[in-house]
Amino acid sequence: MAYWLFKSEPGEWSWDDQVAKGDAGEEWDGIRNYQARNCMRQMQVGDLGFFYHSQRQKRIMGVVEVVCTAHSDSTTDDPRWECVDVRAVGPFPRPVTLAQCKADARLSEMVLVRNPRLSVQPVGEEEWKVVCELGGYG
DNA sequence: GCCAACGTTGGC
DNA sequence: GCCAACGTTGGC
Repeated sequence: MAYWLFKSEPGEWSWDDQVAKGDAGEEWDGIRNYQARNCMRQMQVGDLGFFYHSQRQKRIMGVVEVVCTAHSDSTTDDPRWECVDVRAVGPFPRPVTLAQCKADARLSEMVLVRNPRLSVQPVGEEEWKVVCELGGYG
């Protein structure tokens, strides 16, 4: 199983919006970046991801699970773009801020720290554990 | 609101 | 295929 991080502008699609979709989940659509798309193509059902709020909040809100592998993005006719479906699994008791990630030496190689612009990105297993610990999750 | 970083586009 | 120009993103 692999770990990922999904970034969203809370004004467009927030953690609360994701939770409201329940176990059925929702398409992670609108991605127009090859690196991000390639990540989604690698995802398997059951993979877990962090849900990150960009812009003002800049914090990891909780955990989502991949419930459907990559398929065509319903928001475009362009066949290049694909997306997975994800459902909310649970919130972090204490959301983890970008500043916390940057301050933690164990997360210095995290993609979120090194390339915060990539909208869907891989997370290492150790990084996953560290962030869950910081968030009081699990 | 600014600016740096990055990705994409298009001319050559 | 290279590279300059441009647009977008996102942290600050």
